[in-house]
Amino acid sequence: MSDNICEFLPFGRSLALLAKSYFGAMAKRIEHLEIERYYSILIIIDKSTIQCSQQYIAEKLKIDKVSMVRMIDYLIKKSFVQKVQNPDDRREYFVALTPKGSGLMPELYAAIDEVNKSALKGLTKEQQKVLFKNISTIQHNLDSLPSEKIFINYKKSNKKI
Amino acid sequence: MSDNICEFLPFGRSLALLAKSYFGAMAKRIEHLEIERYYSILIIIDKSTIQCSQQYIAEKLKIDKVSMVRMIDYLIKKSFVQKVQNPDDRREYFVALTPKGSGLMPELYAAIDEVNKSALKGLTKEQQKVLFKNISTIQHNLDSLPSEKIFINYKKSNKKI
DNA sequence: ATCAATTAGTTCGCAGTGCTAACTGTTAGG
DNA sequence: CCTAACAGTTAGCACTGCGAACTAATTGAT
Repeated sequence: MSDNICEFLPFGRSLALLAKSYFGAMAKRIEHLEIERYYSILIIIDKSTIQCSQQYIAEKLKIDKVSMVRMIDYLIKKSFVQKVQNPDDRREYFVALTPKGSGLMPELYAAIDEVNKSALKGLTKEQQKVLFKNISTIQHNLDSLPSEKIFINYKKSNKKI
Repeated sequence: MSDNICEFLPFGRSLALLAKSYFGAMAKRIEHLEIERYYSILIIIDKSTIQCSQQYIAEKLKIDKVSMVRMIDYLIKKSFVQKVQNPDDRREYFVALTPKGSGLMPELYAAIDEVNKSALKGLTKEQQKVLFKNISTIQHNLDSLPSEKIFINYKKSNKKI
């Protein structure tokens, strides 16, 4: 109010705060579901037309393979996914939704739709399209720059397993 | 290429990836400087017209006060800032730039400008203005939603202190 | 004026993620 | 056949978020 210091902050900071708020809203929206994290992994698997190895998922979400192991372990422990060794290349394990995982998806998509709608309220469909295009452009710009590796975390403050 | 799975992901995921890439680029851009983290704190202090308590900075950056202590400790250890007790309320400590900290600012702003320019390449000034306005709208939308607390981290993989 | 409640900041400890490095088992290539 | 590369795993460190308990200082109500 008194001073708009934040305009001077690096652009990435605004995006980070936005992402943080988004995931906070999502966490609230799905708190009645049994999953609280890593639902993007389920979406990757659900929407993919091919079998998903851990490597493949990690690339799509830009998560390192070590963390991916831990996340998959969590999802397996919760019985949302299972691992199946690829018979054609026994180094690989395909991660597949269990019936329980599949059953979760409609509610998950509904939650995402709802939070997206809330987040994008006040923007016309056309404006949203432009926004997505610009985000894609910026991502492409940044991907072509030299960079250091960075990590990013999202976690509910909820401690119970 | 083969399949655009990512379109189905929660909107926040795109933003998170963008922020991650941005900070990666920033880290690379300022690797010749002595600071590698927490430079947003320096900017808050530098641009503020009032004295900045730790509480104030934490609110601006939406960082919890415990983490703020650690970050300020880091900046003090590096001699970029110093703490001065507020004589009018001796619970408070104002965080102020040292000469060394002030000396860093021009290069920091130059780095941010450069990364911003690279990131926003291909967007006209007008498009950028619209983008910023939309981001602000979305932030406002999300702030008005119920949410769980979430944390978000950015760190260089560099281990040396 | 006194004492409880609040506030700014600190410390401790746990949970979660990124990363490096070292490891297993498997496959591909020379 | 044998080395190199690859998918995945494990161990361990660094860092952040957060709850909780704490100190010192201030505020507020009686």
